[in-house]
Amino acid sequence: MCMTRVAADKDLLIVRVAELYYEEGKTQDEIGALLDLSRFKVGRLLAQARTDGIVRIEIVHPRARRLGLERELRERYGLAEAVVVPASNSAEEDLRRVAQAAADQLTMLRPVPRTLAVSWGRTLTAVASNLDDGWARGVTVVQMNGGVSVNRRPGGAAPLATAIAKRAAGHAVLLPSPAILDRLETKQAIEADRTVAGVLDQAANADAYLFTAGVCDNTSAHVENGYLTNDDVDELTRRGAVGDVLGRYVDADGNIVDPELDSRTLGLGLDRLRDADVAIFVTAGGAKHDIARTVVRANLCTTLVTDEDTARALLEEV
Amino acid sequence: MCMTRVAADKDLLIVRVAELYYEEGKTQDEIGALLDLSRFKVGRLLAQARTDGIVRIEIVHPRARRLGLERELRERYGLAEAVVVPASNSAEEDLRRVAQAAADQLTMLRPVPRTLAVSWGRTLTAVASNLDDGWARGVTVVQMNGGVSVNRRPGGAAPLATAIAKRAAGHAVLLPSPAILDRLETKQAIEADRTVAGVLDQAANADAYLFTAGVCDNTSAHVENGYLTNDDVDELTRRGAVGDVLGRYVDADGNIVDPELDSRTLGLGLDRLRDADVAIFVTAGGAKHDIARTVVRANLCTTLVTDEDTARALLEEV
DNA sequence: CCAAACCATGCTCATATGAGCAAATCGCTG
DNA sequence: CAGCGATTTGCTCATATGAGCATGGTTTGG
Repeated sequence: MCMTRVAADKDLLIVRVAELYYEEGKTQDEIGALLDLSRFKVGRLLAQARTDGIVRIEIVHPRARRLGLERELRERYGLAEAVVVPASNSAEEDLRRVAQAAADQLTMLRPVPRTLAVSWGRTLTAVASNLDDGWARGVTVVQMNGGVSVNRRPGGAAPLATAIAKRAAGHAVLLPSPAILDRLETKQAIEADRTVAGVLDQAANADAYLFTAGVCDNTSAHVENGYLTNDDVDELTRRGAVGDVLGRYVDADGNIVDPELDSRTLGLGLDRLRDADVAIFVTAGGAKHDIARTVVRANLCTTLVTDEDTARALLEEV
Repeated sequence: MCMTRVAADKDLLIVRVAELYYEEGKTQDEIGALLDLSRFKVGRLLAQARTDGIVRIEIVHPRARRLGLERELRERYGLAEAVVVPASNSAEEDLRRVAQAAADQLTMLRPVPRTLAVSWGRTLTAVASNLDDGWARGVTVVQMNGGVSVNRRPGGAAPLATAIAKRAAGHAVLLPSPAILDRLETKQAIEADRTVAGVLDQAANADAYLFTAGVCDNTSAHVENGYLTNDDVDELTRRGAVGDVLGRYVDADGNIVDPELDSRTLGLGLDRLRDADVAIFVTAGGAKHDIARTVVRANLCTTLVTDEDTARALLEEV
């Protein structure tokens, strides 16, 4: 009880000092004179106020970041760069912030890439819409895996690459192919096509890569577009798939789950990402925590752009 | 659009600078070097971050106060002292904080009063329970208006005064009388009693006064104890009563609403509060905003102890 | 097209602050 | 109650910071 009393008194003193300092703008000297303390004691109380969390300093802005989490992620996973945006109160806003941060990251990229290879998805579409006109000058944007729809319907792969290129006053190189083919022979035939081979070659030599990952469930765009059935997805899940990267379904360790399916998947392989100098992985939302963990653990990216909750999930446990 | 872009860029810069300064603990010099800005510009951006509210510094502690509101209240109403505690998420906690603050105020009071006159009520009971043992030495605590119950049931006037006195190693002087009498003659007879007259005299010469106010509605302790009927309360309300101070019902301007009723009310008059060197008024909760406004406007207190919401209500409009 | 007001920038200098260290005080234990 | 370790306190000094001012660029109004 006496302990409590003393602790409460100290707390009270800390609170008074903090108020005078932060709210009233008084100097530590003045506070010392006022409360009959030495200037040093005031300074120490203020330091304690911050370590105890009595004084909380927060930066409230949609473009704020969590530098502490970023550092931890870089160290934990050997990333060249990590960008973590603070959690907001809605999943949409989280996606928007992550997309904005990814767009910023792309804009700041030095050296400016001459060729940028991109995958597709809702997340990247959001990134594209947050890119400013003139974010770069004359960047060639190459699609690096098969698209969900060959036509240019908004939200698809082609308009995405086109939008990014247009805003950089560059041009898009599209991959005119589905993501997954029914038969291996078809896939090989398409790959053998001069245009397609050229696109893939350009993608394989890109200066930078920008990609997301998908979850392995039946809301996936692969199911929507008929490349996979619900049964396929269930089977993949049964075999340990946590999601897809460039259309390739992987387990928690980043291994291809179904080599046969994978052989019918058109686009760059995961090794290309692993070997890239700059591979920016963008992800947002709780559903993608597992696949995100796989991507960073398997070293598929050099840069991670995500939200606070995902970052914390990636830093959990051993 | 260009404006927006520029503004957004500036915001972004401010956010980055603020993060490096407040989260990373870098010096303004270092940040300048890092972002290629002069040290001065960094300083200015930091200043703007605070004025814009991008950097928010808050003191989170049950005993924190709102010094800004306190100053405004002092200036607006010519108070010697105002104490405002931050709003919490519950009315009970608000009351607890206000009571704690009032107890602190009483403990800090200099010179220490030899005689302290008190009224009664839920709020003051809370104050008493937040007073530390030994908050003062040998204070005489005098009851200054009639109590709701003559016996010593907890929550009543007598145990309240007794508790405050005991914790100050002093003694209580109780007023053995109801708050409001049925007939004027009875009231005059009681007042004429040697003991009662002595108590009132002591109260009138107290060094400090501690009181609350009540709302004029049928949940009042006066109704509960049968001094007033629901009809009496309705009639008082109809005539403009906003609440009671020391059992005396007043309108928004602090005038006695019903002189006849008032003449049957036993205890010090409001003028005694107005003339006091130290009159501490304690109030918490939205229901009491109106009567609180009346008390401060009518200069019935020198010190106000209340919650943030009440403070804001008192500072609203012209 | 020029002037004038305004704002942003960088400077000097006085002041506020934190790091590191020595002295003092406190609280144990024998 | 002496001795010792641990914590607290106050100091010096180097550094970080903010106020006030002069300068240069930019917008606005004649």
